[in-house]
Amino acid sequence: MFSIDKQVDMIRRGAAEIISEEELAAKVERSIKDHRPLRIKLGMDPTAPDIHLGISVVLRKLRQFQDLGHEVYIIIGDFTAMIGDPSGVSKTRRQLSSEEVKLNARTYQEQYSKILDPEKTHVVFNSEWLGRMTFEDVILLAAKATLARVIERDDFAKRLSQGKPVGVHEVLYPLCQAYDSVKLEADVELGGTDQKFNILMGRDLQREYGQEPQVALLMPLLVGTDGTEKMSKSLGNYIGVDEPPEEIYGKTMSIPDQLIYPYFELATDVPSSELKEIKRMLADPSVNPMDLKRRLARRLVSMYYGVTAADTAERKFDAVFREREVPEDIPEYQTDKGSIWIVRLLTSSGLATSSSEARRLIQQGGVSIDGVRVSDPEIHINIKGGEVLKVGKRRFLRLKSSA
RNA sequence: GGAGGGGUACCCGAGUGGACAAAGGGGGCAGACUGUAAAUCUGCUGGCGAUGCCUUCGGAGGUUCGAAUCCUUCCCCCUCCA
Repeated sequence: MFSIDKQVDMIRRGAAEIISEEELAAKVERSIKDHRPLRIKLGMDPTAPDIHLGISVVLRKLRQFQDLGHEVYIIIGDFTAMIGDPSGVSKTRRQLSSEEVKLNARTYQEQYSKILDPEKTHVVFNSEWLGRMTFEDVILLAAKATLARVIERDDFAKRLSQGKPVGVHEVLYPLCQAYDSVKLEADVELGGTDQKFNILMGRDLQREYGQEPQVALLMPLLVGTDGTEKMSKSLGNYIGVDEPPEEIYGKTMSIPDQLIYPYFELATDVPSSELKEIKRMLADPSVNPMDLKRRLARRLVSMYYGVTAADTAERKFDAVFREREVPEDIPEYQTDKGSIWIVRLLTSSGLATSSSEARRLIQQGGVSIDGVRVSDPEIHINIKGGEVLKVGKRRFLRLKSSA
């Protein structure tokens, strides 16, 4: 068992806010004394099963709790998904079928185990209790909170003042999530900073039900690869932990420089001494940020695929983007025609989605064959076999002819 | 119950009879540059064997030489007052 201070220290790392540290210390202390692990709660959305670096921030924090001997409860919000968390970009969603939910849950579990210890992870669905509530139960639950309290929530307040709609069911969302905490008797609830209100509501509701309120542990939101929005699947600015090593490496190399530090801090396990060094190097104009980015990319790939995969990914990246070489394994395109119109070739091979796009690419100088730029959208290519067609910087195709 | 606002391209959003394949921004793509797929700058961003043609501004009709724009009707969304 780790000491109280040690535990609180570890938990604090990278956290944006803890409400409150005193309560956390007290809970840790009691858990040590009574030899009872704390119950750590994290709510997850059932609709997007792909785990990316953004979600990994909280998952990795959960892992720390596990390493400290505590128990982790992941709540799949299959019921609350009907509402859709009013914070962020999500909107009301259609209800998933139970098959879909099960399938997603399995995907989750597979991906979780890359970060979490499956032995110490409990996965539960909130439809288990929320779905069984009668309307009377719902009214009684709703009576535990006031409207004034609920519309304090940033998002609601803003929308109301802008004359934008706020659904009654949305107002129920924080209550549902809070009720999950009551059901679970959670000691700590983890979430991004955007979850602050919901998690605090959990504290209120637990008090109402005579429970000791949970500690709110808020982690910063990881910014996506676009450098502005929070990382999310629906915005397409994510790096998935399940993606191939080359993808993870490449996507990491494409993040804006100012994200290097936050990614190190939130998405990797580098020790704080190394973090300090990284910060110093980033401030040093003689250090090329690219080198740190490479280090970050290596680190991330290593975390999920091991060092060997990281080496390979780096080598491939260097070959293509530093040496401008053609990558080793590129898709092939087979045709039985000896001669083919360039536009047709681009569309039928999938390198362009329409002939308009194909023409555009050619006119912009983005198409080349064996390194020679194609400038005329009307030309026909005589395929001997083995030519390399390149579109943009990173899309390649090897031509084969069976004519 | 009453009054009103609105539905435009991947997204946000301007446009209220012709110059509109539709401003602007975001995103995306391409090029230049480079230190990387960073930053910056420039261009492109409905489709079509293509200096032209076809389809698009919630749906369906209509007026007009001509409609995103006007009229009718239907569907959907929202706000305010009570």
